[in-house]
Amino acid sequence: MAERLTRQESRRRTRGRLLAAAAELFAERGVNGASVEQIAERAGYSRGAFYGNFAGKDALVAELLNERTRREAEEVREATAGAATRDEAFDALRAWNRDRARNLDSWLALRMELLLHAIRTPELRPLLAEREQAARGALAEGVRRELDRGGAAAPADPAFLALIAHALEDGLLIQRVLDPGAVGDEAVVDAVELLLRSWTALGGAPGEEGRG
Amino acid sequence: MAERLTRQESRRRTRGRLLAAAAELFAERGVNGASVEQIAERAGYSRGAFYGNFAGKDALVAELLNERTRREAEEVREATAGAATRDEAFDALRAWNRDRARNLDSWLALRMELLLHAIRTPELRPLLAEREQAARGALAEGVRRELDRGGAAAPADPAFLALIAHALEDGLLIQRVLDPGAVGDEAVVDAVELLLRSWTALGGAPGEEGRG
DNA sequence: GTTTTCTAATACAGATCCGTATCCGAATAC
DNA sequence: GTATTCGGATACGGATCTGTATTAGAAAAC
Repeated sequence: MAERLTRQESRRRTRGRLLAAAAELFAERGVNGASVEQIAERAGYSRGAFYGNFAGKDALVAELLNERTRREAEEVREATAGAATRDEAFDALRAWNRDRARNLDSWLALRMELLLHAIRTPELRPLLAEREQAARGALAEGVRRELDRGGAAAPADPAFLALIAHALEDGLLIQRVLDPGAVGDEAVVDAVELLLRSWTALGGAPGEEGRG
Repeated sequence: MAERLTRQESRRRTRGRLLAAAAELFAERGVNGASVEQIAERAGYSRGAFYGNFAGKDALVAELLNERTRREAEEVREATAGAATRDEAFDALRAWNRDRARNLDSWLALRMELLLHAIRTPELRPLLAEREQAARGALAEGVRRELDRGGAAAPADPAFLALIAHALEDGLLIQRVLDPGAVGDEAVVDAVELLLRSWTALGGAPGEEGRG
């Protein structure tokens, strides 16, 4: 052991550890509730190391936000890339969600913390907004494709349908953490699947409903 | 002016002002980011007054959580109580949402703050869980009734459909704050209305969709 | 009008946190 | 090998927060 590390590697590792420790502590006590000292200590370093690697807590939060959103987008892309059929894609998403459900509390807490931080930090908002927009865009395309495949007209602007599906992700996560018994592991995927089916029905079966 | 206040009234008023000031500050800087001193100062009192009225910040948060959830439930009940038809009910909800949209950022920030606090404070969780459960229950009944009226079978457990509608509330709120341009004022009500229509279609028009 | 009770202000001690400035040791350059 | 550079630890001043203990002034009791 005691492998020799080049300076770059060492610095990289330190930054990574600080980021990971910060993520944990943010989930546990919130961004404001976690001090620089606690972060450094959990990562196994001193406050000096922290300030050597980040301009301050805000800078670290920004980088964490970047890293997480990027990674999440990648994971979803990878998960669905290999799927040939719609069912396969859903299965892949299901698996991904099940995986994430393992430590859901901290996941949600961290996401909400970063979100709140972004809401309050104007210069961070575009970053999040952009990522959310991209997610909605991808979803919209998927919805459009699925409706097409079912031979149904879109019952509303696909962008709006995608927004609904996307919003469900956060909303169901929240409900699940508040009341784990009422929301199953796969609620998100199940819900989106149901929505797709019902939109297909609505778009493909005009005249059945009075339409009010 | 300078109306004479009885002691009870005075104390009541003080508590109310402290609660209101705390709500504002929590939305702005988070529960952890708002100090007792700041709360007292914004309310126009000193820290002594605060500790005279609350055991500490946690106690205030608990009471705020209680007050808010109770009030919100009441508002929705009142708004929909006078509605005779489904359209009227939706209109009432739309109006309520539009009203709330005026200062959406602080509303969402406060809700998320309280939510996060509840997630991290085990003794507060049942309180929130109970209220959310009640909301879902009421929604489930509404969904069931609407599907019945449309002569459609429920395409899934009404509790699950209600969960979806309920989750959308938070999820869309989040998206709206992140990207105000992409989510209209009445997105929540519009979305729920669309879902009801499509579920009715799905439940009432079997055979139209292959069901995969 | 006097006494008692209670609300809210002020004062104080302890703890924590932040950011910087300085110093040590290991990795690089020579 | 020696000199230099850089990552990280330690030390410090200043600010802020918390909770309690004490105190002034208004409402209630008599």
